[in-house]
Amino acid sequence: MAVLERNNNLSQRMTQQLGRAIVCGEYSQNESLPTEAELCEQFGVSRTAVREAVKMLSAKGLISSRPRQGIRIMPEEDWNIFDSDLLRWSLEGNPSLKVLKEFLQMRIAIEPEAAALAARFARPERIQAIGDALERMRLAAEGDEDGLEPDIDFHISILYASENRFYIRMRDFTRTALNVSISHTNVIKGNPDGVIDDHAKVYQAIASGNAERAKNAMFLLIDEALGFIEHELDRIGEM
Amino acid sequence: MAVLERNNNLSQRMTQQLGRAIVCGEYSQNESLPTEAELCEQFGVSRTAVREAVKMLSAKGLISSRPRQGIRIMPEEDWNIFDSDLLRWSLEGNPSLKVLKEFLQMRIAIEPEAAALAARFARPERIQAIGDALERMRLAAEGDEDGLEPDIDFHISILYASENRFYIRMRDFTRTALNVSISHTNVIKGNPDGVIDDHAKVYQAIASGNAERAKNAMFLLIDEALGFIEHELDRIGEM
DNA sequence: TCAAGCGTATTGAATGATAAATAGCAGCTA
DNA sequence: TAGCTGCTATTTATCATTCAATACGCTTGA
Repeated sequence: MAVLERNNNLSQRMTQQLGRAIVCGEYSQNESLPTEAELCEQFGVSRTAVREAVKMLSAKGLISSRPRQGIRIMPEEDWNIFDSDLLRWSLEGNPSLKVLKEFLQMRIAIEPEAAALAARFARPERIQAIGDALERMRLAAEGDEDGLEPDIDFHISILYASENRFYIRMRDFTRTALNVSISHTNVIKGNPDGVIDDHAKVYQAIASGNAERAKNAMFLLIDEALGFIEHELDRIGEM
Repeated sequence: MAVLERNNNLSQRMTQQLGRAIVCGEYSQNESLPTEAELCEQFGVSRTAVREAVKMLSAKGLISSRPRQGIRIMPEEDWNIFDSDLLRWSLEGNPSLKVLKEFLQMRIAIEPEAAALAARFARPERIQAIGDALERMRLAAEGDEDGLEPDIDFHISILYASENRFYIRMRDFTRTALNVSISHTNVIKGNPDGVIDDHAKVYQAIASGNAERAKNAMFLLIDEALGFIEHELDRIGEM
């Protein structure tokens, strides 16, 4: 019998267990998952709990469930991978360089444009929030502390400043991407002052309402990391 | 008692009914929704059905449900608005120009970069698919038929050609955006040949592996529509 | 060989009962 | 009065059981 974690309620834990197992590829894409009855037995819970977990995973596009056919894993391209649970589950293991590259390729589309929108449309308090995050980055660097949290806040506050709900919704994606990146990019970013300068340029461009410059500054910021990853992928010969 | 549609099974219909009601703002953000028991009565279904619907909407980030507190609507920024159900529900009414603009602002980040990635990395069969869609656009224009489907296929096949799972996942978003746009942009696109030429330029750039040109061509394509919307918003004075 | 029909496995839905969680109130203490 | 503690009622959480609907695949009959 699989062991369930202690937090949350039973059906949420079931959801996490099953969801993780699916995204980690523990079930074959082709054949069915165990039936509801079998899952009840395996996890030692009632059918209600299993069914609620199945419903939640269906809502995330991971599985489908039909009478007499059982529970099937959906094709991966149908999964709602912008769902924060899915992002977390799929990255709890060891994210490959390939996934890291895919994150950066996405960020390089979103964030420069978000910065441009921020420069054009952001309300003052949103710009203030970006500046605050930048200041906290500076303090962390001076105090030799971990600067990841302020860094994440900086990028996310720009998404908010875009004043566009779709950009704002990329919050969890960006947070996850930055959390995942840390292990890799920390290796190269031996120059915290340079990093902060690059961030400051983005902020200044946004604060002064210069959309084009904000976009370019953010592009450079991310492109540097992307270039590094692509170079590393070439070196390894993977992909 | 609310009337449920006939398709699908009961809990899915409940999910749709409730979900639609929430995104359409029929419940106040602040106060709780009716209790499970009340929802059972209102919709004339069992608690099982209500609970499964609640679980599915929780999985989409729309609501949270806790003992003694009841069912609460989550802040809008936590909704998984890239979920295709949510996109559909929120656009079934009359999409405002503002939402239309937000869609285009997002597309202008995603699609040019997707085209650039496609030019660099697409496998031959993906490029073939783009070409096929373009050809079908041409045929539709010549035959004076509805060219929306081929148009959508064109844009989506470029997402696939990016060979990046996150871009591919924007499929439903892009499809929805294009479906929504039709009512507005059809007004201006009195020049189908010009539209097809613009699309052909994107295709040619991708097929010839010119990332920069692919990106610019796609940018122009979307920027034109965005410019139109922004102009219209100015004219109306809204926003 | 094939088509129609049937049995059966599996999910869908309802019901009733009990457990667990918690918001809010009452009362107690300093 | 302020703040803490514990009680209670309300609401969701979980379970067990039952019946219904559905569709796969076997059997049967021509």
